Amino acid sequence: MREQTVSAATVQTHELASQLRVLFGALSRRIRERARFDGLSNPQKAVLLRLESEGPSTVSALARAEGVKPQSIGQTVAGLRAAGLIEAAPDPADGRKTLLRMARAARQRALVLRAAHEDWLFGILESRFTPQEREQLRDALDLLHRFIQP
Amino acid sequence: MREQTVSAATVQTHELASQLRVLFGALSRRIRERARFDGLSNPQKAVLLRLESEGPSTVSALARAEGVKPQSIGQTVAGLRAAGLIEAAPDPADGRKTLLRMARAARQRALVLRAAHEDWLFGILESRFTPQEREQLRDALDLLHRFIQP
DNA sequence: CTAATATCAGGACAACTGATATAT
DNA sequence: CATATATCAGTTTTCCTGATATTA
Repeated sequence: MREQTVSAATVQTHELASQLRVLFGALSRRIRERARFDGLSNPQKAVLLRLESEGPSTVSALARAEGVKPQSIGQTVAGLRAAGLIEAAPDPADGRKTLLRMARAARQRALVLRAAHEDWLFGILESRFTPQEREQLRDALDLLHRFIQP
Repeated sequence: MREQTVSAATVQTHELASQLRVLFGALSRRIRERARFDGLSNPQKAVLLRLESEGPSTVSALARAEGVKPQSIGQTVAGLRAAGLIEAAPDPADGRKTLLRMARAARQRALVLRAAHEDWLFGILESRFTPQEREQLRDALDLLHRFIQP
């Protein structure tokens, strides 16, 4: 009686899938647990750093950039506004939009975050990777993006 | 008045950090939204597939393998037991342990999950990657693991 | 007595859906 | 009228912490 044939390659792919499953899960949790430090949630840090590097934006634009619904960024932004880290003003050119920009206090906060390498991902990239490995990582981005493509 | 010096390499690393931030976030969400299909949550699928490939286990061992707390797997397992997909029996050799194994119904369920390529990660690995690219991905695992190391 | 295992109870985080108001 | 933007309210998912009982 013959065993059902399962190629070695298929078995290896299942193993890879399993490793990726654990890796991706661990990544989410690791990222989430970073949130407790420096008093800002991860979405808040992401928004703050994005406003710093790309300038003023809107709820909808931020949502598109982060790949989430506007309502989700809305909550994030509400927290940042309450903390006085970002300021909102109506867009003179389009009355539907509310332009969001970093407040002065936040600029310093972002500088500190970066200078002290408190930005978790940046810190790891600097401390645990050689320039060449960062290059490898950049190359792997294309592959990883296939997991989130529609 | 001189500009403050920020090397091009540092700017590139910040960009890489930002891309990774978005990628990792999108990955978590993509994985989460897969849960709605085939009636099992992701943790449930992970546990089921692990019990299938590695045989009977315990709550604590599963928690270690998945990198979460035993209480988290406990909830997952409770759901699977309620659905009749796994069975529990006291370990004769160690009274503290409860051995978990797939129920008969679940074996078929897992077979179906796999045969039909309903396992999301496996499906993507098979359909969107060449064998050579899967090899590249395996190589990148080492790099990615650095993000979750203590 | 200390360590490991399992489980109960409650809470936090970050996304979601649906509905609504306003401006283009 | 159809589309885009912002926001209110409530829900879901998945993990967490803390406490407790049992066995090694």
